[in-house]
Amino acid sequence: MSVTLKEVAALAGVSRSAVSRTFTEGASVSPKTRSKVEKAAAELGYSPNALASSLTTGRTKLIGLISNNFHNPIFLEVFDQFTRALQERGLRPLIVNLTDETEPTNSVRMLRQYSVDAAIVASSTLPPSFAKAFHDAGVPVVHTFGRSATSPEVHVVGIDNVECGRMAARELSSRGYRRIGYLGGPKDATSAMDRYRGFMEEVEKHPELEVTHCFAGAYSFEAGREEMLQQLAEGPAEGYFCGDDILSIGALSALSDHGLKPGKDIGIIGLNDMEMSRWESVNLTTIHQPIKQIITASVDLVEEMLKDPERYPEARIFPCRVIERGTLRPRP
Amino acid sequence: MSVTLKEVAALAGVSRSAVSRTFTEGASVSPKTRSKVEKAAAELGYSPNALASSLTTGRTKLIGLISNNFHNPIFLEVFDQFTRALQERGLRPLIVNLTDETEPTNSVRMLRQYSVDAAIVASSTLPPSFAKAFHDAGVPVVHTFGRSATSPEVHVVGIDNVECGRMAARELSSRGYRRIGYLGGPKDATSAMDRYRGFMEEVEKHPELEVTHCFAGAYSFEAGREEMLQQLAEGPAEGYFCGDDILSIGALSALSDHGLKPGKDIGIIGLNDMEMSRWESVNLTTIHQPIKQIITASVDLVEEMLKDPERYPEARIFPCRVIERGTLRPRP
DNA sequence: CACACCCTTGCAACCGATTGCAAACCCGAC
DNA sequence: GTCGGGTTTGCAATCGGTTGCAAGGGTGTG
Repeated sequence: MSVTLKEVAALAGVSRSAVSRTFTEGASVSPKTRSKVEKAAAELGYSPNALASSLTTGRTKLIGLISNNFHNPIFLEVFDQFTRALQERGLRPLIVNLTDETEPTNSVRMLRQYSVDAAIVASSTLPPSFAKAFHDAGVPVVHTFGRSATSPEVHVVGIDNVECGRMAARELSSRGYRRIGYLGGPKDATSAMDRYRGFMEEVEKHPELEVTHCFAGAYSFEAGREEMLQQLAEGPAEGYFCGDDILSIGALSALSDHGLKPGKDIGIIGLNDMEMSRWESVNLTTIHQPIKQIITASVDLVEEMLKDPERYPEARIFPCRVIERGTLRPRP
Repeated sequence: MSVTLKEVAALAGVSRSAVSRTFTEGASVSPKTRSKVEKAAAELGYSPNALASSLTTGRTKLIGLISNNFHNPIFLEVFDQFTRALQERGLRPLIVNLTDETEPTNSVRMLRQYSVDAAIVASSTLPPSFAKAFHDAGVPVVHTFGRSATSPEVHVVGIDNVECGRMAARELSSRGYRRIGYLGGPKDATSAMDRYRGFMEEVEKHPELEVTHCFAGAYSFEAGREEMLQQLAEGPAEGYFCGDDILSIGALSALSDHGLKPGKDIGIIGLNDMEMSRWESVNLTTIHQPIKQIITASVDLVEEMLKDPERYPEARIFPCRVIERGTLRPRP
């Protein structure tokens, strides 16, 4: 079916090596043969078989992109950015949808079968050990949105979730909320726990604050809504830090059920600043997570690992900031 | 780095062929050698290199998944379903993000370089000619969400957009809306045009109807909002068929700006029935598109093409139905 | 016990490329 | 015209597998 090196060589009247060399950067070919080859290649519509060459070069330019988060709208943005960033650098994303699994074994095996050059684990709900499994199998890996502190074996890119927790608590407190709550993501997500920890740390510095907390079953609209309905039934706090924008939006929906106005009756601050949070009907006050920078840094790191697979692991942590919109009462 | 056939053969004390055969379905190996090989393989942690074997077999199990729609939340569901459906059948999605491009040339070349077994073009905003480019390059292709009528050269899976247009018009008319409008997707999307055509066809059967139409710049929240604001400025119709749920949600946002209640002051019916449309705060009346069936059928078709690449092209069209929620006035 | 037959096995060629090495070439200088 | 230098080129081995073919081994039958 497809045209091979050999046919091009035959047509151009040169050896196969010559053809190979015209298609590899920096190989020595005379302008004359190069043009002969290029002409023949164009005529036959030849383009080199990336997989065959990967056999000898050991590079496939395939990057495994692993996630379990196909229900949070923020991940559309994440996939968009990742696929574009990889493409721009000539890398190809090979997607693994982990939704039904929590074990790394299968994905590791599969990605090794396809000889991916590296893997990106894009999830804050997977433990550091998950990413480490790739590392242990000899697959360079970066854990995007991962927890940095306890996983020095793997590159991590993301935010300081503990600091975000503190930031949220400070924000609520500075606006005069006294009874505040944390409505976090799933308990087994490092992001949910770290944000919780930071939140509590800050609370302890303010003896006037009263605090409650709960954890949703997932980073999803339904889970956020559910949890807030529960809170409302039990008697809610005055202001909440929801561990994620989609949880916040679920919570807002619960408030609206009860005829409560966010920002007036009850305060909500989210985290992510996803596209939807800017919609007029949502208008969510939230902590901005610099997705674009995080993803660019992740792909940068991938590229650097391609050059030096033994690269010493590193954490790249980006600062977040509060985006003021309409779901918290104004500062006094 | 990784373990090869040869090493396993050496350890097991058999030939390379024997090892290869134990790992290929239906090859003749005695139970005795099989177990020797399996033991050796387990000991070394061997798993076969999929790319190397693709060289001789001509099969990579790689499927190109091409889309340009990374801003419509419905695509999270689409990606989720696609990646899972492919995985379940042992196929691997290789993603192409087309956002910055409309030309097939690059993606075709790239996917051929990686010897994908087939490609799925998942977009209603790409022309049939786009999918055809893959076909012409010898890559089996199915166009999901494509237009069936005029592209007999390529497999198409989706819905009857013309019929959906009619259905929407009927729905509006049957609820007593007299001045109705079509707020469609981008003019160059076949889906937008087909829905328009059906809408108008139906309108012509009802002389009492007055109709307006407009096309948004994209299938996006902002575009929908924008277009509806425009409509409101010019004097709106009583009920609208928005060509897509995300356009509808944008339009709802515009209504809310003007203090208008959907379903009371102005009717809106969307198309897709995406997760978000079920949210209490959205509660969008819409035409359900059976995404899951469409995607399963697409992957079925891919599998069948793997068996018979010359398979005669076929359109698989799924019926849609109206889901009644809160954004149209009740039937009289 | 001999024979025929089928199942296993290893050899070796091949898939489509890359690359070290040595031979061939080109050019200018002497 | 010859020689020395660097550049271009082709040969052949290699990457990690698969597979047609023929030889080898085992079984059952007469």
